[in-house]
Amino acid sequence: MNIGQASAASGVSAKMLRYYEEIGLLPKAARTEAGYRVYSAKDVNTLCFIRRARDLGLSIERIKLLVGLWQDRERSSADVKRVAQEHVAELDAKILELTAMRDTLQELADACHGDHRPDCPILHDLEGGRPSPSRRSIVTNDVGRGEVTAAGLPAQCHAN
Amino acid sequence: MNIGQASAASGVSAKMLRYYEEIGLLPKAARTEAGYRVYSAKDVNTLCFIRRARDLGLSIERIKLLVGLWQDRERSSADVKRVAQEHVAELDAKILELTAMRDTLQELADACHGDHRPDCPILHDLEGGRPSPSRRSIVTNDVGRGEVTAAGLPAQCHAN
DNA sequence: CTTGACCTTCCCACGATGGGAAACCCCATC
DNA sequence: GATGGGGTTTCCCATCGTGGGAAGGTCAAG
Repeated sequence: MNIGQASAASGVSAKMLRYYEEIGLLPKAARTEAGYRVYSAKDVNTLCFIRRARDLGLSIERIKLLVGLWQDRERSSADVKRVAQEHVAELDAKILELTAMRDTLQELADACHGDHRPDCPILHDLEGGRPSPSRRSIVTNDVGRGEVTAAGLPAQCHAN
Repeated sequence: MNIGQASAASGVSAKMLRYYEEIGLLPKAARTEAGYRVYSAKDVNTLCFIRRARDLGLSIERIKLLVGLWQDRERSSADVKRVAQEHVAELDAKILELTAMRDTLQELADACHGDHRPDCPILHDLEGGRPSPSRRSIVTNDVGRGEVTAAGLPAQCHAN
């Protein structure tokens, strides 16, 4: 089985196969005399494992851990669960972040009449206009808020 | 006002200031005789606009559009709104994707007893184990599902 | 033997950001 | 006037995971 077939069978691109090998996620593949990489059904199995893990958004680093645990008969499921839960926590954080952005932006878009006139609450907000009710502090990190940086400068622009 | 002060006043790192100039998001800054970049209060204003847009997750490309509209008195708010809504749509898609991952992984983690024993539904699933109820098709793209790629190969591994 | 499909390695690109080196500039203090 | 510390300049490299493409070798079918 050469790289193209392994790729087709696993759903991982040949490019990624070489990359995974390079970074040590996969062991160095055997080679034919001509230098072609050769894969076994077991290799394809591992590749499928990796692909599914990537589908779940796991980083290469964590996948390395999981593959290690997977191949370790002495593993404790607690270790696996911990890795999974760390990733869930990261996903949760990201989802929260994106949702805050989405909500803010949607709110602004809703307030925009969206016609030929130039007035626009979206631009007004980005410009640093007064936090229209509820905005500010949803998305921005609330550090150092309160004092103005330099005299004469646009007051809404404070270092954060 | 040199780059450090503009950076502090706007909350955009000096590194990013140079980068934004390089890629054309900002006009080339004026220079002192010694070659130091010089920024005006108006420049800082633009920088704040950009920073807030970045806080909302907008791409540089879209921020370019928005800055252009912002500075165009003839703009129509519809154009601004469209840009915002495109971004909301992208955020929604990303949130959906991450949420699907999160839910799947959380489900698997919940099913894992997480003790010293090696048995683990997480690994079992990644291994390509039967789609435990409801899994599969939440996260993976459902293309080409149905037929097995090659004879003798791990059946759960089909090219997608 | 030719042709086309495959494989190899190597380099570059993305997007947005940070790190760091080498060189230069500015200002204050001695 | 010299020295030192902190700012600035440009340039290169790294991230993370992926794709694109070039230049060259290989393999199998016609």
